[in-house]
Amino acid sequence: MLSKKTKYGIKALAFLAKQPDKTPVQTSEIASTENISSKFLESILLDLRKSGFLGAKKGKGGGYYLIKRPEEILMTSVIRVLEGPIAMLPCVSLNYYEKCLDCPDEDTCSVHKLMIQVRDSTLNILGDNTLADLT
Amino acid sequence: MLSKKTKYGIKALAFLAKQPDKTPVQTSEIASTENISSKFLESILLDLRKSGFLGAKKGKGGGYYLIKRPEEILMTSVIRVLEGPIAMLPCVSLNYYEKCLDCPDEDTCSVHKLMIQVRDSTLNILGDNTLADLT
DNA sequence: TGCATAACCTATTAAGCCTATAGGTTAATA
DNA sequence: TATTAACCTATAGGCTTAATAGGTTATGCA
Repeated sequence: MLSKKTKYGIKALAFLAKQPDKTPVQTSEIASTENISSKFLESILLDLRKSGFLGAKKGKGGGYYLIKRPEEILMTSVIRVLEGPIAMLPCVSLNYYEKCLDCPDEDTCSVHKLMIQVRDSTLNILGDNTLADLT
Repeated sequence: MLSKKTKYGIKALAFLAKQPDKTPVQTSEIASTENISSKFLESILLDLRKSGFLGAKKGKGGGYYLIKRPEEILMTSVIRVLEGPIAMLPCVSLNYYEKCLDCPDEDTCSVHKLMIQVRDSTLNILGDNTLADLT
């Protein structure tokens, strides 16, 4: 299950993608329209800015804005930044790989192959969708 | 990410599926071969017995055994019992549905449709695999 | 009958994470 | 210079996970 952080983050990005122009939108505006705790969203948007998804402008008329075009932002990269691994097990994660302590050999592990299949099918979908596809 | 409980549970079921006959296998034997804490596994196997996957026999020569044939046990049902929802969000879960508090309307939610796609592709894979496929 | 065995059951723990809040600092605008 | 809104740090409460402890019940066997 995705954390609320991830869900909120995606919704905020989708909100920004829907904006007609690139003028900054304030945290509070996104928070109120999307029913998210303003302070919580603040930390999420900060994360997204540090990860290179968003730009920010301080002071009056400030806020956050998308740096790239929505069609260029893959959902895989969004989720990886907000949530972490997409795979169901660390031992099949491409970006957050970790060896299983209980598994002497991954090739003979009964769960391994199945989880690779699940990972790949999920990756196919998330890699085919961008922010522009979230209408 | 799947919990260790789920992972251990699957490995234990796969272990039992590999047994040539239906004679009971003790918790301790599964635990040591699969490198799982014996006590922890005990509670997992108890769960699986109560869910109807396993039968148990007490006393000497006792242990757990599969009730159904491995080919009859879908991975979807295993994961739903051990982990809970398969979907990435409660609002797209078939078996553990929950309405999102922040969403006034699911049809207009930006994340909803994407997560349904992910759910369905995952379900396709897990529904096509049974315990017998975990070699 | 009595002992050994292994499942069964309840409770509890320690650690870690998630969600959210509080309060102050910095930079930009008017 | 005042206002605004992002930026930063810390922290708290609640929940979940993973695991442990210790005792109870039922079964097989001598």
